[in-house]
Amino acid sequence: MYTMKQACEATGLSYETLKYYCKQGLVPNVKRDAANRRCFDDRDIRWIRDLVCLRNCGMGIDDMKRYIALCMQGLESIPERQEILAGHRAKLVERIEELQGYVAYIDHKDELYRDILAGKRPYVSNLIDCSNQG
Amino acid sequence: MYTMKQACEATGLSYETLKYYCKQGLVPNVKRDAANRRCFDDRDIRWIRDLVCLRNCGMGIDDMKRYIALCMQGLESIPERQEILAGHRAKLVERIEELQGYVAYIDHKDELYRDILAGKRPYVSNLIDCSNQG
DNA sequence: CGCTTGACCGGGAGCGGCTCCCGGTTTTTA
DNA sequence: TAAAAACCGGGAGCCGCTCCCGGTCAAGCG
Repeated sequence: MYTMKQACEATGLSYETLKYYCKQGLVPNVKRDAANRRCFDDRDIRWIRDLVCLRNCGMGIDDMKRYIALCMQGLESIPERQEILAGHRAKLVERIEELQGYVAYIDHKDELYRDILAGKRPYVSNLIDCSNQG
Repeated sequence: MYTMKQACEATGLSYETLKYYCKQGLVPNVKRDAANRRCFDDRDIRWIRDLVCLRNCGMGIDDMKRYIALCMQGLESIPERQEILAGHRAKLVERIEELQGYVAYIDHKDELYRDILAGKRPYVSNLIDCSNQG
């Protein structure tokens, strides 16, 4: 049995976040002790760790609820689950490419700044001196 | 001269977002016509495009304000600007790596599901059947 | 035995960066 | 000339937390 604190340590969630997930009904049937404090068992901990995986995949709370419902239907819902995950995968890949573009932008900007400091380029005051906005 | 709508088209921002940036004081000294509607000139458009670059680099509104202030100080603030951008670059790279990990996780999960459907693995009901949870 | 400390409770407010909605004004179009 | 579109300022709502509140209970200490 785990207290809130132990469950946080075991799952990597903050106290507030775990409480929030409980409030949202993402962790069903949590037992309580005589003092109304939550008692998590190993199954709950595994469940919460799964929630963290879903969140990491980019799922929002409502999507997580839907996914959980699918999982509880059993094996037949696997294809649908695969579809959902594939959708999130695509979004992740898209986002990665976007971020890589921004890294490239910063690198370009840094080069520009270096050239200006080295006197190889005139300094044109224009906020961040974007010459590659296009 | 650009109306709000034209400025949105020219910068890729939504009407609401551009209005929000104006409200936040990120677009200084915007002119108004007789009917109190904003009139953007080319310089404003370039400025707004710069704001979009900063946002894409991962900056929050307050950081953008600070960065803008630095830019207005002129050439001498370039090293400080480079530092700030380097910090955001590092964050971007970190985030990219994180997201790549989640993609790998989904791929692993998909393989698991495929094995289950192919009968190569037993189906163990455990939310998303994580067997790779650290 | 009391007392402090600390974990915990439910409920609610705050956050950032938008996004949506409101009622009202002006401008453009048919 | 009337309807549609763009715009205005101000304010509420969104999401996924995070922080704060006043109160309860339990363990550890002297």
